[in-house]
Amino acid sequence: MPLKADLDAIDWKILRELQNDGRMTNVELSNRVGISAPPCLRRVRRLEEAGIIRGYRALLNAPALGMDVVAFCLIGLHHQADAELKTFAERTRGWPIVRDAWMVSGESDFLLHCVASDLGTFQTFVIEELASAPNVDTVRTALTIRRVKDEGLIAFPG
Amino acid sequence: MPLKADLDAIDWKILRELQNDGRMTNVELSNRVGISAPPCLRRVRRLEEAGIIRGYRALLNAPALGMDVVAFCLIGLHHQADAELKTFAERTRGWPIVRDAWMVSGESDFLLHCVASDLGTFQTFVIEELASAPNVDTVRTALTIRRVKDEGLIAFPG
DNA sequence: CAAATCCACGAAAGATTCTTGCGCGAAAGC
DNA sequence: GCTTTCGCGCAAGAATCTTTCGTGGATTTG
Repeated sequence: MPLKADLDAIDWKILRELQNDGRMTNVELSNRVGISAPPCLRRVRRLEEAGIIRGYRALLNAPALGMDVVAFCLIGLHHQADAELKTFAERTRGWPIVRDAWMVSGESDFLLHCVASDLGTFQTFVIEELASAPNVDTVRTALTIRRVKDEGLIAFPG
Repeated sequence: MPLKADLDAIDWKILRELQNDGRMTNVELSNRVGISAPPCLRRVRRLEEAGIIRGYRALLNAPALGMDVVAFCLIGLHHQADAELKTFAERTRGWPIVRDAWMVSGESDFLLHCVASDLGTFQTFVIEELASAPNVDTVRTALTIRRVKDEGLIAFPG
């Protein structure tokens, strides 16, 4: 897999453009990065196959789709042995309300990004599923009021 | 702007498919949702113009790009009046390390999703920028160990 | 130092896809 | 029961994708 050192300035431009608009046509992309379409497409394919581009995603408007509650949950477990961490990680994958999840170090063991249609649904999930799951010690929740910044994962200079 | 009620089963299928692969061609999408290409494209355009599809994004592999540190920061402010919340929100937009940010209710006032090339860079940011910013009271950080789940924002049945 | 090799670019062409215009049929309203 | 409205799907032209191939420059090799 190519590492950072294998990417030149054009590759970085491609990544920046596709992070801003993942559905841009290859012709438009090639114009923006300053090369013609065929080599541009080859570079994109290479970035995809190398796993540097993990995929493409439409960003959806949760409130407009009836998902009014977005929250983060910080989870502390009783026991943090490898097997128990994996067990809880697997459990998060079975909860549709949990959209993405991270194993973290610090005061908590997991951070869950949750989306639900309403507060009642979310609270029921926290009480009946999350807090009562095996090995769960503490659950701290932070309900989001609004999104303040929303860039891609990687920052690009310029 | 169309609300949830204006979407039929085909629209939901479109949203699910594009959330999983935002770069799918329109003909492939139309095959998957069971209609022909022209009406499928019209539906996608309508969803985009209605703001239900907020955009498209390539998902990048942070470690492969030399970004080895992903962390979340929970920020508590001294004063939570509207003007102070807006001031801090604006400040987060100027920090490239902060990739996305939420205003939250609970024990903290903001949650920041941060990405940095190495631990030193991140720690310098936390100490010299974040913790020393005006009105910042508490900073709790959670370094991520690994991503455990990574779906889109919205869960779809089936 | 010269020659060979290796990449990657860019032009060209065929296949695929996008996009628009139009006719049709079903559902809703009068 | 008739009219209106709405969205689907066919068809065609425009744009894009994707492959093939020739060229030029950089690196490596003799």
